[in-house]
Amino acid sequence: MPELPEVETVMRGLRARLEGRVIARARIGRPDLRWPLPEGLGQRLTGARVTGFRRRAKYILMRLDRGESLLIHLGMSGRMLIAPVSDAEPVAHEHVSLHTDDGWRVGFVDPRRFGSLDLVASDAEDAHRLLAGLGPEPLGEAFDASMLSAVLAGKRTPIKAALLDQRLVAGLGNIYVCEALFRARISPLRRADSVAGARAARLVPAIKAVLTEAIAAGGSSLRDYVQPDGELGYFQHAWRVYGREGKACEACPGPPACPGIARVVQSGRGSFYCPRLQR
DNA sequence: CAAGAATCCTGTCAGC
DNA sequence: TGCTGACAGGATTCTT
Repeated sequence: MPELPEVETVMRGLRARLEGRVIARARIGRPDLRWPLPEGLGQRLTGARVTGFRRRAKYILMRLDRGESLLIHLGMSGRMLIAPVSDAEPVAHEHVSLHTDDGWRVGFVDPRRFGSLDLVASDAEDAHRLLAGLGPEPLGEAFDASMLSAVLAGKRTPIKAALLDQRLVAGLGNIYVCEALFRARISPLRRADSVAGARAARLVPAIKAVLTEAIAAGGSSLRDYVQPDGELGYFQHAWRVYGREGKACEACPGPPACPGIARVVQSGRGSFYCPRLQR
């Protein structure tokens, strides 16, 4: 599922294909995804020129020349499909399709329909209800050890749950939290407010590194992930802990010193970690 | 208020 | 091969 790096990659792909283009036609396949689609979505998109893109956490904002921006969230199973208009037969679960004035079709495909689309005034994007409560961007300059310590202060919940809380840090999902905690040698079970000082100083660069590397790899994860250019993506990406329950920890000497990667369930999600290295 | 559980929906995969 | 059940990257809403 798309986390921040995948969303960043999709946004870049959309920008390459759509920026400067006019939406010649919009097909709306169903009236709702996670929430009802905005009133008159098709009409409000048709004829508009795409002027720019930006990402906020796991959201994509596509700015139009009419003062509105299309807010895109891919949810768990969402992807963007790009194909020539000439093979315009919608694929399964392609709920919204845009045709550009230069002959391309951009489809929003989302089997589970946890994704969402909305329109928001371009001069007040961050006031949208889905964006208003988001925490800092983990790749932003302002996100450093002191900021992290500050948002974790007083949090008795496990650090794993805290990092998944979009109000504290915006854009991390299950995979990258697991990977970042491994790099920082911090147990996902550790109380959030005990991650301060040297631990916070390790965790911040670990978070930035896993995200930056994944973006550099062109997005990753997700078996059925499809890049905006239509190509299948990086499902072969080598996670160090995620999905590796029972396998050897790459940084340990092996048994009996290290039993290998463990899995526990926290807040209903799997946490993968090395019990020897992560404390 | 904080924390955890339930929830939306479909596809995939492991196991029998 | 075919069926069944568990599980999946998110984020809101409901309970405790």
